[in-house]
Amino acid sequence: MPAAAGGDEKGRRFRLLPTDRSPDELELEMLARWKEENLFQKTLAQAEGKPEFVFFEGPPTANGKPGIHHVFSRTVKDLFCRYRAMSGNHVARKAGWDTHGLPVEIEVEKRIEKDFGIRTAKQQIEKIGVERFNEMCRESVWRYRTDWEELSERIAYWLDYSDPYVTYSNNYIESVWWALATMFRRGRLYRGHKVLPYCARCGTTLSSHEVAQGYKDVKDPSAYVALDLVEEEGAATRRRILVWTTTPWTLVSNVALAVNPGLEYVELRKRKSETTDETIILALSRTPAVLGDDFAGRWETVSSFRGSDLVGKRYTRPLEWVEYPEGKHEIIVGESFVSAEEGTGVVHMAPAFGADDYAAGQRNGLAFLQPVNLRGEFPAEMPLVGGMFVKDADAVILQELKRRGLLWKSTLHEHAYPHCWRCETPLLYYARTSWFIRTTEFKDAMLVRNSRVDWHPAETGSGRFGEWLTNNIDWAVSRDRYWGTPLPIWVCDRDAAHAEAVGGYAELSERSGAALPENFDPHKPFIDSYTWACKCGGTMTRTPEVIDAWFDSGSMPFAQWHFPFENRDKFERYYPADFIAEGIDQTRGWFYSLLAIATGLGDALPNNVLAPELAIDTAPFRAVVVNDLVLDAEGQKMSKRLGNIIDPKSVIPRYGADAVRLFLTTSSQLWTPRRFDEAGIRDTAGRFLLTFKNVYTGIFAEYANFGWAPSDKDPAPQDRPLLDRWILSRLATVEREADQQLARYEATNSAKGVMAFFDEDVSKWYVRQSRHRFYDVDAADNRAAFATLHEILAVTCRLLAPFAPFITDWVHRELTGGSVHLAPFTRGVSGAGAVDVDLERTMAHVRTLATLGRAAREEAGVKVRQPLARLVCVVPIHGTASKGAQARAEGMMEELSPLLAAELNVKKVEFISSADDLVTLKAKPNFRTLGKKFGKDTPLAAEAVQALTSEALREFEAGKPLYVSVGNESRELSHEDVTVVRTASGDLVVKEEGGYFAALDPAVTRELRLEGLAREVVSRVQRLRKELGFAVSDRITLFVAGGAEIQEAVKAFQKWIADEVLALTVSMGEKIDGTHATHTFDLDGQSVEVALERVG
RNA sequence: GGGCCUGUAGCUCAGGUGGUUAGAGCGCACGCCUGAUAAGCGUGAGGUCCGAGGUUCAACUCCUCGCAGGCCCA
Repeated sequence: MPAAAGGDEKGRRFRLLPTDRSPDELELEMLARWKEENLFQKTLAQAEGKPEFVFFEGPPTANGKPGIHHVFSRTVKDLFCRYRAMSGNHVARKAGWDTHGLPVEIEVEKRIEKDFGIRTAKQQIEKIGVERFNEMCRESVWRYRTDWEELSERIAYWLDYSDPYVTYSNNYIESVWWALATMFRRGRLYRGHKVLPYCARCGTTLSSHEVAQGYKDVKDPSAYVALDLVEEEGAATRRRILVWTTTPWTLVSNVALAVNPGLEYVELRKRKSETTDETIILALSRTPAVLGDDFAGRWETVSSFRGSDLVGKRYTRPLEWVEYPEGKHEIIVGESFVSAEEGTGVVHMAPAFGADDYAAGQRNGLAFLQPVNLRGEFPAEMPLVGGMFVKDADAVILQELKRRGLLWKSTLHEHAYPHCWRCETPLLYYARTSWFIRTTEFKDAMLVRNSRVDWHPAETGSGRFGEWLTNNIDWAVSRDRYWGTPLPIWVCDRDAAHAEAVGGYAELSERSGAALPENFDPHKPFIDSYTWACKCGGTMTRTPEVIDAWFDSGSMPFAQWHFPFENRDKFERYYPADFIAEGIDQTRGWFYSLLAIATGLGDALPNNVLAPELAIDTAPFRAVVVNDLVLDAEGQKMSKRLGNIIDPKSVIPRYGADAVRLFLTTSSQLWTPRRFDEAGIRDTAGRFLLTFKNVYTGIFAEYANFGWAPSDKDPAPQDRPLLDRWILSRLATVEREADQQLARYEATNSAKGVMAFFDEDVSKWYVRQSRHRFYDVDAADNRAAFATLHEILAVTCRLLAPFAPFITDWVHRELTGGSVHLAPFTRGVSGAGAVDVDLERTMAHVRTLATLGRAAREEAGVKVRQPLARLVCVVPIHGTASKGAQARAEGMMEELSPLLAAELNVKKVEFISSADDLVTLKAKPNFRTLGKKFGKDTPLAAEAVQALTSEALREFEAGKPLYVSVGNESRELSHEDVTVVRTASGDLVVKEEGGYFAALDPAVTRELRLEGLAREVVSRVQRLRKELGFAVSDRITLFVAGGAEIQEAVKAFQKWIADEVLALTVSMGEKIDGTHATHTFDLDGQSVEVALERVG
């Protein structure tokens, strides 16, 4: 036993990591150290000149607080970047901030509402002015910046915050302008209309999530209108088509009717028709609902036909109060969105007042009528309804239709209709002038580029994202808002066809004819003061809109570098990205805007030519990892309303960022929703980290500090015991797998594999079998154990560093003196020990046998401390193994059998072969191979195999051919068709599983009994030593008193006992004199007394 | 209404190419260890693999149709 490590021991000391040390404290210590060392910068400097691994940071908005789901996505980003950095790449990580857009404005609006009591946006702006409003936005954007930066640092998300890109900065905006101008000049940015939910009272359009807040159940008219078809000259029949609407006011703007071309329609005539010869037309399936279930008694069918037969026919509109501009009108069109679920199967089209209507208008070249002003009123000069709010005009219009004989029937209909969340006014679907990117023109190119992207999971790329691309519609990029990148298009006030784009500040200065001021701000309202003369004599004024903030973030590949105005080299170096990662909600957000902008710009960007024939990467990102949501412990989405939002600031100090990161990345695959359950953190990540610390501190450091440090005196790996060679082989295997999995972006399986290895193989087997080897430091066997465990710990640190960057760095520094984050992820071909597949497989056999052996002991009711004579084992070896391999496997089993003997405390482990008499052979069919041979008869063949006799199988093993007959056909079996299973007979306790079996001889002889008693005594003494607070190295004198059997046992094993308990002397007798502290206990009904005393 | 994902033990999750004893951890029961000790280990009991059809000698696995939950979009 070595002397206890004193104050000035030789060799290094490994600091201990007590289990009660809080993870928070340890992590803060590491953070301080990283900062002091500039470790992140160091990792970058170390990799300078190495291959670039390009990562794009999707910019968050600091307008809201970071939540636990941000911890998740940032962990994902960080771990792959760390992995690549450790794998020898240069991984620059430029931070960015998304600073424009509606969420910012809404925050400010709320503040204004609170301060001024003004609710509507329009009035707010009027009151305080655009300049002040935008100033407030500019400040609000940074509201939670500190929270974001602190959280990112705390969870070890390494990102370079020294020079972030900021979407509202002048440089950034200029790059975005360049992109917009480039698209405009290429005809890919145009002005059109878009139908949006619009609040006429607030004078503003609403975003979808605002609309979602305002649905209310209301009663609206449900009107059926019968319109005349225009017939050829001289037709005798009046044919009318039935149309259904819930918004009669839009009939004023009717330009077409839509039918579903695939639907069946019928033309009906009233049976008792006296006066006119008149028919009506509607969808067949709607007839009972519209005309009544008994309609057949009152109506006869004149003809039936497909909707496509109606397409192209003309009709007369119900109200002719507005002149048609150019374009088709009063025509029937075919549209697949027309449903047979409601109405008449005929839908009235008013392109200015419905999204479907508008799209149909575009497809069919229909006229565009919009006789409603921005206040939602008809023009004053319109008959009957002039100046009325459209919703209030419904009744008047129905009245007029009735007067004209066009109203078939009218009722009230209750449905959910969106209202303004601010003022509760019913919203109108209303076409506004909008600017669009003509994405449909390059949709195919986007699909090709997308097909090159390595999506994780793959389904998101082909499914969710691919489907969305396939159904692409032009991207409406303009917003009628204030805080955003101004659209750099100037339009002539005389002729709107005269429009030009400004692609940079120099151009602006040139056009406007004046230098830009020092403090030039491209935002509203300043930018709107720049005007100039058009060549036609009119004035060029900027179109008032700003752009969608998604266009900002999608421009980051070039705008972050202020490309093309500078940094062309940087852009080329950092485009495209090798890797990005965001939440699934970005599918139609950032993932799309990156792809759409890159595709739209095409060869205007370097490294961006689409060349399908070259099969080169042309998407802005080569690989993308999509993570799903973080739910609460009950599987509910976190929301303010439910109050189940988890604040990372409170959770992380409790468990540590390592545990939280590990939990988030290993609890399930990244792309499935995960429940965030604090108990789950403790049970999984927390438990693993505890084991890791225990092995490091409790096994390694504690004992290594008695004087071991890595040195030349350690035996070379090939000279270490088989157990060491086994665990080193496992280590090399796990290292390779972890590396391959991370390279494929399989984070979950990578970390789980390493953790399972450490828990199962290292802690529960290697350390368990090697414990005694750590109790001394000098012998070769001790040195081998320390060197092996040292290697295991160091490599495990590296493999887990991307996931748990704190504790791994702490331990790695103790072990090697260097930071894990500067270490290579794997040891490389030369560094890693040899993988010995046979050894790994054999050890797996041993471990299976150990499990069976324990079960057998349990069944026999003999505790492990009681030695037993022998264990008889069988390992299933498929007949396919060659003789040589089989011999090697058997040799290895022999070599490993002492482990098994020690584990199960038996004197002898025997492996039996078929030659033995106590073995019965049985055959187990291999369905996979039999299926190929016997097909339909497989079950019968399997039955025949199971019925094979022991004798036949012995001969088969000896090399004789084996036949099985099914029906009247006989076939020869190969060795792979059957697995031969041996079972034991006799007085043994047998446990069998999957062809393995372990048979224990439960007989306790007198000798075994004495040895068992000696072990009991040792066990009690050790417990007593502990209770008395002796150090593990304290020497003692021992006195044992008890009956004859006890005395005999102690005598027989005196030396062994003395060694085990560090006793200088072991005395015994029938009683103990009163001078010592004694302890009495019961051993199988016999009373035993022991006394011990510390020596020296 | 459309698209995608998920559904396996009480709970959280694994389960290439279809192959006959469906696994793990937690929890639970019983036990062990006491030189990792406010730790560690073992053994065991738990399953109509969401449901219904289909393909196949054989389906947790493939196909179809449902049901339930989630996300996104209309």
